[in-house]
Amino acid sequence: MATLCGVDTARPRKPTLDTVAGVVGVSRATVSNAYNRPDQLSAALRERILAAALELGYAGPDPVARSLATRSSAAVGFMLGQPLTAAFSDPAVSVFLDGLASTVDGRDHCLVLMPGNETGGPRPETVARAQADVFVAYSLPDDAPALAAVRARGLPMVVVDQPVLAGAARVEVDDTGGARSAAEHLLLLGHRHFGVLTFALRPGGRTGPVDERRRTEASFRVTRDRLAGYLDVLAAAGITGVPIWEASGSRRELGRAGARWLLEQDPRPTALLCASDELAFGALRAVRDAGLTTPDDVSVTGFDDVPDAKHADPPLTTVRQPLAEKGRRAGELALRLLDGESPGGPIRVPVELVLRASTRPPR
Amino acid sequence: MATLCGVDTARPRKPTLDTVAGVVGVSRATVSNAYNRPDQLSAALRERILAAALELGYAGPDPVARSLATRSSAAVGFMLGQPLTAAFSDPAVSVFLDGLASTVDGRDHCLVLMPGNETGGPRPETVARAQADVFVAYSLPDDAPALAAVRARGLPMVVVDQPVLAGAARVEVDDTGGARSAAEHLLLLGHRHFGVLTFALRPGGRTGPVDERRRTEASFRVTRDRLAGYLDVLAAAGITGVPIWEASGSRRELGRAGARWLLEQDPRPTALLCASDELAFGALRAVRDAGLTTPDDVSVTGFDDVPDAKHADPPLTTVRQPLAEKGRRAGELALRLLDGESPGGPIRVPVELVLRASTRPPR
DNA sequence: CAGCATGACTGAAGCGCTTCAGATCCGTCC
DNA sequence: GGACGGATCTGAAGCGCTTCAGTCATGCTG
Repeated sequence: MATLCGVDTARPRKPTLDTVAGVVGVSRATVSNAYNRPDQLSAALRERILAAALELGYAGPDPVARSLATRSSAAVGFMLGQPLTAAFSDPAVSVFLDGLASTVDGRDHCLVLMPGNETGGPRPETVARAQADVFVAYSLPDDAPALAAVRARGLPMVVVDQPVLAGAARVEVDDTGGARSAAEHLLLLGHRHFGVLTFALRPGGRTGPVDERRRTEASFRVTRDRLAGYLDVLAAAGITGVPIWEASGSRRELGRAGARWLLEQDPRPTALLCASDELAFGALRAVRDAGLTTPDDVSVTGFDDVPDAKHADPPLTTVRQPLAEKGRRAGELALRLLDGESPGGPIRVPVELVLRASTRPPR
Repeated sequence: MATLCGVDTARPRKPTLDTVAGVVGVSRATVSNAYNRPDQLSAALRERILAAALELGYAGPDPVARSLATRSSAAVGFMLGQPLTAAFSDPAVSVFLDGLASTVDGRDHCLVLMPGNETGGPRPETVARAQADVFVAYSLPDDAPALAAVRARGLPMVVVDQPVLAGAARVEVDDTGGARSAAEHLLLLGHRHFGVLTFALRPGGRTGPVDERRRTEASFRVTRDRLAGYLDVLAAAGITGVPIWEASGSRRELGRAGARWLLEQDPRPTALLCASDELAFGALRAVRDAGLTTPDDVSVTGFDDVPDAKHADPPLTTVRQPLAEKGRRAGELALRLLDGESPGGPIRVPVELVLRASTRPPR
């Protein structure tokens, strides 16, 4: 705001707590208290200190030094099993992240994003150097090196959409159950010919049909569980050999391409079970591309119930999971862990089949 | 990996550099060198040190202490003028962010996300406490408090899609020019009746028609410029009184609602100029909702050329800006600033009108 | 008026690491 | 054989802040 003395050129270096203390003529501890514990000094003195700070261009205690002294960096690290683009363009992730970020921001904490790579997750070195005091892992592959890196640092962690990990807090959704309910719904409607459209089973960006082995050895728990949910129910009804297409990510375009392949199978499926709404949107499109209609010719179900699902054409039957709440829960859990509280048992958010217009009995 | 002595219960506290130094019998400086300057000690000794560290469960130098000593936190802060959800679900932002994040990660830096709020941008206190040594501001309102907060800390900054800010590096795109080219294209096609669909002019989430005053006083530079580009060209052709609808964000659903209103105007527009592709997607949908077709009844243009644009139905005529490149450039600039290099002049990435099937002469 | 609680402020010990000017040792070179 | 140089390793001075046990008045109680 104000310049100290007109000449600004040779300001020797950034002012510190000591600078301010020196100018005001108080101890460093007092200046610190002016910022962190206003009740520890008289209001008048505090005013003087703050005024001097402004005059000197002191922007408040240095966050890094503060972190070192308090042993807390007021940040939560976020690790994702996919490249960031995917993260951002996938509503399931972005809505989650928003819930997480706002929870965390309410406590004046920042979110530190660590880009994932091909191995699915941030590099261990990145994790080792990240300034955060708790980590949230979102859908990393089961064997992600980043997980070990967090453990090595001895920092608390909450895992989301991932297998149980000793010592980590956890928020989870019943992916298997949700998937089962979608498959059961379709079965009840009378469908006998299915196609399954899924996103990545492992890091690496493969696209194509999925065989039994790849399916059961998938390293993304979510994918594995949703697929299992679909297929188990179908198998129980005597339906096997269901064609499965793996898209490398949860994106409309990839879903469209996958659904195209599924619709070319013989017999042509009358119902498409998709592992996410985004994929389902692509499937809807592919059905139209093929000159067919949903739900008359082909029923389609999604998973997530992202905001667009109810506005799709036709509105999508899908399995709802409360994404924002999931983010908030994860954030709260992270904050509790920070306070040294025990995380308690895993938090389970509910899933629910939402019936809309994209499904109906086969012709 | 290994436990020190079977009994793990009473490990007094986390090991530090000193712990390792003590065990190996070398000085602290040497252990530090083992991690940061392998050439400063013999390979054999380094091995011994690393082995001991592993044995002790030492995960490497503490990032915070390291930052304090080196006066660098190896992180770049990212500030956004909207709530995070918007950020994540808007491909224009997410693709940018991906470019930014990967650049930054290449240098072992993290990305610190600072959620924006209603005032458009992170709270100043959040900025004051964020551990980053350079900030990237993306489309904040011109008067965002966060900008002043960065300045107060004396940290370098790169601004994107924002007005010139003394001392800040800058990457920009010619929003006005891009918008002009879209309007000119439509004019050339013979259109005379237009509607304009825009995202927020100011923070706060308003939705509705826009009058002249609100338009010219917009605090988001991007919005202001794109609108100005559209309207100036039209005005020069003698077309005034063009209806404008402001959506609170750049989302399909909001675009759909806005376009509905625009299509109800009299005379009904034969062309819709949208400030983003996402809004344009919504407009495409609204045209269909109204029982009309694009481009036969109504032409639609977007802005950005996000990946979905070419797959839209019909493929969208739009103004392309290289989003990922923008992110990368911003990242490189930030990194240069970190190295103390001068940022050089503003980086300007090109825009280009991409003609596709959503525009044609009016009937 | 002694005794004591209270409020306001200070001193100094860290927090865990980096870095740079040496100290040491040893093989070389002339 | 003594000076020199390179390779290794060490000591100690910070980096900027928090915090806790005090110190010192001051006002209040009985």
